Amino acid sequence: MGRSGDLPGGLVDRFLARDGQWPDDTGCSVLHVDMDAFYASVEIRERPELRDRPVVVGGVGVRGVVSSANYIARKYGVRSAMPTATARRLCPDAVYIPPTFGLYQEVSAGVLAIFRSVTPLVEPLSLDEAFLDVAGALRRLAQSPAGVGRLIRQRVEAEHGITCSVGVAPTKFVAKLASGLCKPDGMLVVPKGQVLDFLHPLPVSALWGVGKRTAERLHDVGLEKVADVAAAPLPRLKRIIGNALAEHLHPLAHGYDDRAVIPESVEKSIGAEETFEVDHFDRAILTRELLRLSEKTAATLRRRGLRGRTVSIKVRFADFTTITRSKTLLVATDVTREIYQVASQLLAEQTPPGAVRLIGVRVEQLDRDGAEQLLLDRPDSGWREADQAADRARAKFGLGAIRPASLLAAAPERSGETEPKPR
DNA sequence: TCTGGGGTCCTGACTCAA
DNA sequence: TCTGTTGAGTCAGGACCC
Repeated sequence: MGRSGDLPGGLVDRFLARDGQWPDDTGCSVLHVDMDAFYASVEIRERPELRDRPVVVGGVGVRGVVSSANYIARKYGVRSAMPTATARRLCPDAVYIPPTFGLYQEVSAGVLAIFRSVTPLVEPLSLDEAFLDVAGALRRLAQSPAGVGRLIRQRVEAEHGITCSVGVAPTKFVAKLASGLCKPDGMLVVPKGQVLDFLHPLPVSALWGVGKRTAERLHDVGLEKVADVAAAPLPRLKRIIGNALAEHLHPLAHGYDDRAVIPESVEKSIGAEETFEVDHFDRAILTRELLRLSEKTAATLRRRGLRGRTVSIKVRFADFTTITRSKTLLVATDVTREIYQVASQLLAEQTPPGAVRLIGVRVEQLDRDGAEQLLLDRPDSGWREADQAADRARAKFGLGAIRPASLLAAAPERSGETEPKPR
């Protein structure tokens, strides 16, 4: 949550929960719970001797970036998404740890179980944060919303040894902002009648969907605060930032956000990508990498019972220009060979030569596995069964048990193996 | 700073069919 | 038969989020 840095002073104090006291939380049924420096906190929990040291979790290769830094490291200016090389310059004494996603997934599952013991209406956003709608749980727990928030914070710390911050508000957007502003280890309650007092002094970058570019565009026309966006006529806003974004931001700036907490989410695409340690011109190396990424993507699809119709590749060149090329198939697939064939064809026929630093494969237009289309000449016959057999072997004997022969050659140097982040 | 990886959503250009 | 319109689908790129 990098948005709390540009806060007007005093705003947080007014809404902060302290010593079991908090502002009026009537009607504030949405909680946003966000783990504090999640990956770093989990690593410190495993190695308590690091508790008083700066700890940075992230890619440790030459092109790695910071995924998470504890608050001691942040005092030196280390931030997530910063190149690890920069972090090392700012804080050479920190302990640098490559991420262990399996461990974070385990802790995340435990924390989600706590949330679900409170309410079934839990919407995870990532491994380390979730929305909860607690309206239906208040009577059973004999608590107000902020009381539920306090309960959750106590249980997460007692059962998992890490802290979290909680935003309590009438809407998702305000709850999310609130949790970001009381970090670390805090709780902030925005009363129903004071949402605009809370929102309007904030910078436009606080609005969900306003990143660097959009903030620049708004600043260019003199819109600095959320209050300025609220006061701007919608047609003017549309001219500045486009229809969809204006229609999204204008209500938010007025404190309106009627999105419900939705427990289940439907995935729209699955993919994998890899940044090389050194740039590669050699098409043979790039093609071999596409096979590895196709295999990884297809395995994820099969594991989640999904198939996709559109295969796309992403190529980032040495100068950071990035192109994507895609092709839509007649029939959805989760077969490694089919995905690889399309991906390698897109690379060979539609990608200009040059030094490549990143390559990726993605499958879109996903369907549930059961929605099988009846095509007599379904092209994957045989290969799908082979993939499934390989999946079973990998599950039993490990990831390296079965590999396409062309992957047995030396792999190019990559900036560090990472697992996809489950959502 | 010199820029990872897994995603979502939007926009505009283009094609094709009715 | 030709032309213009419209809407759906595809494709590519960009911005944003965690």
